[in-house]
Amino acid sequence: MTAHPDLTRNQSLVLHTLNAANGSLSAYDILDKLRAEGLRAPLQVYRALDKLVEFGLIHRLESLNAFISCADPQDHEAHAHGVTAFAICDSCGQVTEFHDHAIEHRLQQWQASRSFKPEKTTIEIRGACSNCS
Amino acid sequence: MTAHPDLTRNQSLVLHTLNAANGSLSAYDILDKLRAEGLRAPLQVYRALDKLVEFGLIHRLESLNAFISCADPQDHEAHAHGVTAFAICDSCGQVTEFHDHAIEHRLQQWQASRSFKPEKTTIEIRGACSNCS
DNA sequence: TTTATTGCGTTATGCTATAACGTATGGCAT
DNA sequence: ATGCCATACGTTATAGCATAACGCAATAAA
Repeated sequence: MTAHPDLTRNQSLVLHTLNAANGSLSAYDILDKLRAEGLRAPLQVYRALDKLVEFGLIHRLESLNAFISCADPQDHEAHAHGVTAFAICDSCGQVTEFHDHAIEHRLQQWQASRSFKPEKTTIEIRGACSNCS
Repeated sequence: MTAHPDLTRNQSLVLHTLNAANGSLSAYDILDKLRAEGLRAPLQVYRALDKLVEFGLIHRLESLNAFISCADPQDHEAHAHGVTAFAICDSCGQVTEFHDHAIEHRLQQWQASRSFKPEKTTIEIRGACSNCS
């Protein structure tokens, strides 16, 4: 919630739009919401999104081609190099972010056994949340 | 779970193209390779891909928007409801499919604790394989 | 002052995926 | 056989996601 001191105007607009959203938003969803603020082109949004992902303030959901604000950006340092998992309800759109050290450890074991150097790990569960089943 | 029916011509063409490929292919990659066989439209490929995924003969890689043939389609029954994980080398494109029961169990625990009903789980590690690092 | 970096805005383009229409075929109950 | 249904097919058009390439502006560093 505390504004990142280094954010540009476009980055702030995009971050606040994602913070205000209930679930995830596509880049074009964001663009549509920000036309009133003067944004006109997809690149203005994509460039901001790239930076916000880099800062650890938002996540990209690969299976949705969409973006969501980080559940706990203050904790960024703590799990900056950790694995973030998501449970995504296909009915209501609710996205729950979680971290599981056991899973992370198991993945590290596999990577070590294959000398695979991980850059980014995606874990996404699509399904129905408790409210929707 | 019953055995999948015989493949149609389009389905066979798409499956054989993926089997012959070294790594993953996008739908449009496949279309380009099959123009010589008479395929002309994306939908012809996408419809075949949908069925092949349904039959468990291929996988969709969410972080690449691409498809790859299943490493062990004979084993379909054994892990039809299991979780498949992928390690994807961003340098050479090699994709390694693996299964880890401990990770699967841990995800099941999380899902049970939240009453979340999973439909499809994506685990993809992007990085550099041993040959490329 | 000069140079390098970063962000911005714009136009154009490319890649990924599906909607909607009509046609054809094969199974099967009547 | 007739009618019905389910599935696959081919085509055109469109929707949705993402980046290339250009030039300009502001700022920081040498």
